[in-house]
Amino acid sequence: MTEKQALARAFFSRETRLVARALLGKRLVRLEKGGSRLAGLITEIEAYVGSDDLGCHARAGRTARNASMWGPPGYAYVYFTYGMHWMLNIVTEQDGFPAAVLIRAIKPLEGLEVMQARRSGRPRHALTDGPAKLCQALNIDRRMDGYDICQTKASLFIENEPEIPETLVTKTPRVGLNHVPEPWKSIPWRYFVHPSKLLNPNEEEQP
DNA sequence: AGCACGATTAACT
DNA sequence: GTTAATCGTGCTC
Repeated sequence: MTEKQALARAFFSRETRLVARALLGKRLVRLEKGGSRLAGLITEIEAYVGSDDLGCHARAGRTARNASMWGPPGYAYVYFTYGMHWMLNIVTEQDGFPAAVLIRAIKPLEGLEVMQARRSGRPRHALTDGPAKLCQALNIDRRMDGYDICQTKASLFIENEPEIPETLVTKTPRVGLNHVPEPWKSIPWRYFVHPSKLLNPNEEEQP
């Protein structure tokens, strides 16, 4: 198997919607103590752009919670919500500008047994098909907030994969912003590709 | 110190 | 389709 290249900081320093679109199909990788490698291809992602974006946590200014989003690109912004769930974002654009992409779903390919153990034995299709689900499966919580996913020997990073053709990409309004005013509520900054459309030639669990 | 709420999920009718 | 779960966070007093 050829070694894939981890995405460098320059990838994330670009405009947030461009980064979100470009991350579709890329491989989110989690390395754990003990050597297990968990990974999947990104199938759903949203852009949150600046304090003018009233759907973005940065709308109320910089706080202890959202501080990571104001930092340099290529770092994780992980936050807690609904009293029980963690969400994984990757910070985008330049240092000082608050923006990030929320990873909402991946197609699980590596480390399925570990993910299943963390997800109460749920079937493969339900392991990582939601933003809190993938954090649970990949053991991501507040310890990963502010983590540099571009550093060498990172335990959380994103590997390059072939670009997804535009014809396979669906754009919709972002999910869960029901009390956010227009135009932010309906602006189509969610990017989605159906998992079955992603090429993965029978790739399975590590041998 | 108290309180309303949330970029969700799972279970239920 | 509806709703309970569950608590860190940010805001007000």
